[in-house]
Amino acid sequence: MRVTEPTSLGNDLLRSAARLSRWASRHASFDVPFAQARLLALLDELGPSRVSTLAAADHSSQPSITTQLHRLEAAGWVERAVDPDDARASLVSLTPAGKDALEDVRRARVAVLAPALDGLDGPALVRVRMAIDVLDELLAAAAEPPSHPTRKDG
Amino acid sequence: MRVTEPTSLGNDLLRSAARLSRWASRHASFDVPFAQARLLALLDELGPSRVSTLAAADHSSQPSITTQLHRLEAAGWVERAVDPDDARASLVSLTPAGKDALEDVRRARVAVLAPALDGLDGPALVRVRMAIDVLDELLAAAAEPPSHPTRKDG
DNA sequence: TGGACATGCATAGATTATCTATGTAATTTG
DNA sequence: CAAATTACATAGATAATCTATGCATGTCCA
Repeated sequence: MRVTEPTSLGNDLLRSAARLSRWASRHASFDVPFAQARLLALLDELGPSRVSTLAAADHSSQPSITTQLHRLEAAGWVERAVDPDDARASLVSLTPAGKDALEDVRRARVAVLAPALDGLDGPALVRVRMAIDVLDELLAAAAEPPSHPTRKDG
Repeated sequence: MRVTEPTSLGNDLLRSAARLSRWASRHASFDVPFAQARLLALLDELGPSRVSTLAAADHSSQPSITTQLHRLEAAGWVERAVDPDDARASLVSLTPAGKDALEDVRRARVAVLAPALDGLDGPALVRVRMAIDVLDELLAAAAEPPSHPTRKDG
């Protein structure tokens, strides 16, 4: 039994993660578009941040963040302040309305998975938590600049 | 310790799955656009299928599938045959070129996670496989019409 | 057997999400 | 201080998706 054969493993993991994400984004009902919700969550995690910091944390381009921020700003969900240390940069932070919007999104996302999670017993919930940890660890490992590179290219 | 508290669990799971997916789609280098790759994989799994079957399996709308199929067809990766049982319907299937393209995508996706997976030992790989199973089970449970409803609304 | 309704797919039109390339203003450096 | 760098914005393109709707084929029944 080579169920853990690395070759299929990466493929299977990405496929399953993508499917779950796709299903949730289709069935969770909240008004906030997906990318904006993602950015709200990121801002909540990081606190007031620069545009470029958000882009790096989101693994997206700086112009993508700029565009989304304009929408969030128009909705009154974020506000900008000039970075006191650098007049080129701005510090973006959530407004109270932004936090409310984020809470709405979270409730909707919890609700969409609740039917599946509610039937689970303790051990099953532990398995879910472990799965989350695996995803996070893999992403951290993958996104991290390789610490002990094989230097197959200089 | 309520690390398995269901409320945060759904949220955390969706967030982690979405982040991993996003990261992979940004870093995996293959020419095939994401949605087309997804459809190729689905066709490979299901074999010759109707448009509406693909839409249901992909949890997407029928017009979305139609659009993607047009592109796949233009690329020579799928072909259509009229369903002998129903002249309205078509049966879509992968061409050999389509299977080749799918293999390329798979290789690229494996490669993007390989640096993170290669460093893992046996038990860690088992954990990854378990995480995949959790994702699949949750999606199946969530997408399934509830089999034993609590009938809190009638 | 023929009309009414249902079904399978295509098209139209709009929105969101994203990228690369480039421009502008502020900062740092030699 | 001029040149290079950095932080962000803008331009322009493409992909992915949805809802609404149109057209052809199938089914059902009086």
